[in-house]
Amino acid sequence: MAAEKEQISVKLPDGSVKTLPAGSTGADLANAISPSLAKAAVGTVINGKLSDLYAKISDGDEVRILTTKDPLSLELLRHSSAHVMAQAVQRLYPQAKIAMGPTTEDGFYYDFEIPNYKLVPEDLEKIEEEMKKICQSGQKLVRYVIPDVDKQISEFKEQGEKFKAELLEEHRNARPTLYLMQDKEGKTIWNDLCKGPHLPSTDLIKAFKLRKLSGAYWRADEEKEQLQRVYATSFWTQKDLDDYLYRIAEAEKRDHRRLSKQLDLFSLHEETGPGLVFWHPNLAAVRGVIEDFWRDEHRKRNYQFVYTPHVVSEELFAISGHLENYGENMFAPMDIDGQNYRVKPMNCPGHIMIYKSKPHSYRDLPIRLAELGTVYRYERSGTLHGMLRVRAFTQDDTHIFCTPEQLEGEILGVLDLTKVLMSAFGYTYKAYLSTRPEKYIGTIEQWDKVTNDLKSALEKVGLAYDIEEGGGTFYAPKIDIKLFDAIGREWQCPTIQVDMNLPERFDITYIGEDGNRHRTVMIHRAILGSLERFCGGLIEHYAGAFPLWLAPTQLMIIPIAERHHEKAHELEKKLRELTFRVKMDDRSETINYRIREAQQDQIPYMLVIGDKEMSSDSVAVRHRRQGDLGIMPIDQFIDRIKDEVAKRTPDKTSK
RNA sequence: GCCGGUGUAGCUCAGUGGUAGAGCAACGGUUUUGUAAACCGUAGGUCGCGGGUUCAAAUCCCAUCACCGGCUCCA
Repeated sequence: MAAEKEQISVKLPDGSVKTLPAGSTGADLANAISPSLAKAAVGTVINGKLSDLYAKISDGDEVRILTTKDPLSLELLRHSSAHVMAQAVQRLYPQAKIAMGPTTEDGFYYDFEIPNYKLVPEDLEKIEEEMKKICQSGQKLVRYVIPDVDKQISEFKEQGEKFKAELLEEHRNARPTLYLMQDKEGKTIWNDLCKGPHLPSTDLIKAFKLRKLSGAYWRADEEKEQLQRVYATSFWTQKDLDDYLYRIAEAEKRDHRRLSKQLDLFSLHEETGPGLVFWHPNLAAVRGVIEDFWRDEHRKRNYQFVYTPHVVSEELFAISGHLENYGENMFAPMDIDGQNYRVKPMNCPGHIMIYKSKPHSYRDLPIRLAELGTVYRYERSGTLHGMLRVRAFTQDDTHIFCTPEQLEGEILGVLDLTKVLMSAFGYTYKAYLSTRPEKYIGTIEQWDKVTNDLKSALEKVGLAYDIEEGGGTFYAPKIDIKLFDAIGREWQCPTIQVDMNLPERFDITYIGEDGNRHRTVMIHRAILGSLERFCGGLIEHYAGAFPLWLAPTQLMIIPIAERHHEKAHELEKKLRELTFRVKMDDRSETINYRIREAQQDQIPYMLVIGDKEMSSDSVAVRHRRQGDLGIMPIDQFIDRIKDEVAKRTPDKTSK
């Protein structure tokens, strides 16, 4: 064995090389670079791996010193915060056993089993108080490689920490580590089985908030122990935490359920059953505009519209395999003349019946069948959520039947349509390509061909995508597209799947150039997805302020006094004949009051008519965001809004 | 489905064992208004539903329904 080097050299992010004594840690490196860096350092990234500040560095490592400026450092902060929380909970509830406590996208949680006690929201404050004490006491977090795993397991078992014992058993061959939390004297007061990494000390944790309680199962398995989960988050500064909480509050203000009450958009009723949406006139108007737009864009691309029954014999879903594979998500059968019928959970089998109703030549293809088809799915009661997760919804479903040679071109067409539709609503998006999973049907060659076609189409349109290896369903590779809304939240909406299953099950074919029968290729695609979900998402995206082309009421006419009513009615009639959605507020309320109300109803334009306007055939225009735009001739205003609607102009928010 | 929380007037909420309240909305009247709330008055509730405890229940207990948060992010 070669003698240990006395000096090691490490590479820094700027490319420079630093030489240090062997056995140095990230902290030593930080010290060697500059005292201010040493002070700000909270961890390291060694060869791309997030590590402790006190992790030993080896010769040739690439090392980056992590400070609180680096977003990656939040990972350390939150992971350590989770340990502080777990310790606090065990201090307050000594019978509590700890399970897992990972970080999440914007915080962390920890799962506990607390015999004979159920945490209530008031307890969160107590736990926060206890956490403050732990943080202020400046406990050290020390990595400790377990020398004798069996001994540690029995120790966990003695302490009743059965979850930790189970986890350690599982990781026994992976150099398992504990993180010890030590007081100023170096005495260990708490430990947790954890692979780390962690902050060096708890006094770095200064701003945290316990947010909510929930239930969770050990290892997410309903058969296993029910645990109590505490969700929390932490940030380096109180300001960052406050900003985060503010953003949460802002997002809550956009909640489509809340806005629905304000703007009279939709309702759900206990009497009619959960997860079933009633569209009120306002939101129905928005949906109508979207559907018209959707139809126009599909016509341009030579799609054909169809309608299929909502209730059909169960036989159809036996052939499609839905009964077998999707049965638990379907509504129960109903007996019609001794035969089981079902409400449809999907539109595809119906579209296949149309395709199958006659033989097809390759010359007929591609055939693109489109339907705004309402489907019914049984969703577990706890998962229902406003319009976003419901039990009956209308999908903008289309099925493209084509030859293998046409596949790539069809995908290109769908991606193009996606771009047109999504950009109209001001969404940006990103694609995810899901490839063959472990359990699949068909041949590897088929999968490879189809997956390559998808890939190639994505590349041709220049759409950035991530690959989700093995993420496809058993019958199809797919492209999923995630939208980013106005406040940066992600929404899964468009999806394109190339089905290897149904064409076989229904034995759909076409006659090729060679006179032989060939298997038809079938693409499922939804762009808006569920209209319920899409419209729910739009409400939040626009915070209830739909742009002019979508707004339920586009124009509100406000006559100043009774002598202006007649003129106002004339204008209302004129605008309505031009198919604008217009209302008039001729109540005997003050102008201020009526403006305020129209403004709160998010009506894009308010048209005030008084003496000045009467005499000049003009209107005083107020925009809900830009305020008073002054008086303009009526015809000029009409041109303006016609143009805005035609271009689907997003709302200017310059005020 | 499971865990925790919530359910009072159309909406937002107060009321925690002793005669159901407020603001806004609605309705009636006065006011005829120039760019985000005029004034006065009236009406509106089996306190989610069902059972129980009690002299007495919105309030305590049980059951049930609906809604809200969560149940994927791996020692």
